[in-house]
Amino acid sequence: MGNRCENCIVRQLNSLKVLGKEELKAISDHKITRKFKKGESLFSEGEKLNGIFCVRSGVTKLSKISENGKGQIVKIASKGEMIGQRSIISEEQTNLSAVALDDMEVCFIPKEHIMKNLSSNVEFTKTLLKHMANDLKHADTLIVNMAQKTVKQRVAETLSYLDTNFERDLDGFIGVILTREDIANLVGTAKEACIRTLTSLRKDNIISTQGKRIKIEDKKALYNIIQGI
Amino acid sequence: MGNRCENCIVRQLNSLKVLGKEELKAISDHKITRKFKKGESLFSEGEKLNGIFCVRSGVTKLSKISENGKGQIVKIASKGEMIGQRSIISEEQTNLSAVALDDMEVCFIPKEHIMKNLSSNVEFTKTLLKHMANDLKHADTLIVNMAQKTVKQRVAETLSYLDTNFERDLDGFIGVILTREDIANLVGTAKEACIRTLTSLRKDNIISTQGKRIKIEDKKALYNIIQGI
DNA sequence: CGGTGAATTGATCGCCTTCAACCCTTGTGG
DNA sequence: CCACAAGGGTTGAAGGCGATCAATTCACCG
Repeated sequence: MGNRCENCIVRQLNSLKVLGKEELKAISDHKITRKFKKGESLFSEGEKLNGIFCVRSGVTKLSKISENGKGQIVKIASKGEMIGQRSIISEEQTNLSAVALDDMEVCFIPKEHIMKNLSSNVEFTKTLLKHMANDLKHADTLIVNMAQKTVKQRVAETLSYLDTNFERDLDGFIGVILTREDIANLVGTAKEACIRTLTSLRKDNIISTQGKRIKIEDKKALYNIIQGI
Repeated sequence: MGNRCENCIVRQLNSLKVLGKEELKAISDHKITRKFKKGESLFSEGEKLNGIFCVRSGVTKLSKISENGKGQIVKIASKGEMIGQRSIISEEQTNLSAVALDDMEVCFIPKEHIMKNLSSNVEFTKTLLKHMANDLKHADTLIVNMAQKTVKQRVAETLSYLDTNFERDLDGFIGVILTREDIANLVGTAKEACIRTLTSLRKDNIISTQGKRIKIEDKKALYNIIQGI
């Protein structure tokens, strides 16, 4: 392995950054680095996790399947984000599934080492708490959007979210590559409705596309759509 | 006044239960007991809170107003629940509004005393974390429901939620009294659609109503509706 | 170059929103 | 005590948005 958490850059991005030298060393000694190919599942809804994942590279979607078989993507996680924390903290099975959208490299940190810090390092617990408070705020906003906004507004909102929260590639396209179906699952609509909306946005020169890649051309117009103007 | 946190029963229901004698005393000495009449606002979206509220009696709705002016109720909080924690933890303005649905009695605990325990008592922080993890799970489920279920399913789900999570009155009616509009805002639909659904449930003898009060008559049938059977 | 899966477009149907009218309850002032 | 406003509840009808099914094109991969 050789990769030490102490030297890992992604650590700067998440709750692990508040850990002390000794604590990090303990984690680093027990972590397992794993690779997932595009489309592979990190874990599935209802599974019992034995630890949490820290994303080193690549992107994953966290989704939930409802009775009718359709999936709803609740969050996209990329470099530096930790996933699985919620179920470890609640000490229950996961309520979400995670699937790699890219080839990914993740570090698996066994539960015990998280729990230990959870009980001994207030700063760590506090940081986790803040992260979760933020996730919750985001979730609340999403609930309102789902309930009250049109598909067009939600598509616009989703594109804006992807554009601002994930790195863009050299040509200015959104860096996360999603199928139209994934976008639909993120928006919470049918694939066709999502496609039709993208087509109309393209016609109005608000976005441009190239295969699956999407680039936002007119950010202002996009905001107006989100606001329902 | 005169009421000491140490002796307060509602404390058993929330995160404060893990605090030690001294810590509780400090909080009790600085808390302010306030009353709100039905319809009064505890705080509004965007406001900066200086502490958190602990509900002693009564019920409150936590909602969010979207640009189009319609409200979405995200959570109903009753005896023993603490509200405002999220924004205190994130150290930012609230993302929700709280309005009393009943006459209420709440204790206001100044921020400093929460923050102090957050930094010194890991157990307290951990308990808060667990509560928030639970809220987050609940929110994720709600997102999926909003996105994928019909109004009828959501109404059924909401009724089931209210019935199981809040005390029933002597006649077996759901103890929380909501206007039809509030229920609609909880379900995420228009008032009329909500009413029509309730009417149809009444016709099928799945629920009965008496003024605003609602009683669930056939729990099994309700579950079937939720499942989409 | 065929084949497989994704993207796109068309057409239909039904749920839900919206507007409008009316009823019912509650509370308030004369 | 009554009348009347005021707000919530209920029902009707019209119209649109989005889901669904079907057919076609497109892109990529062996």
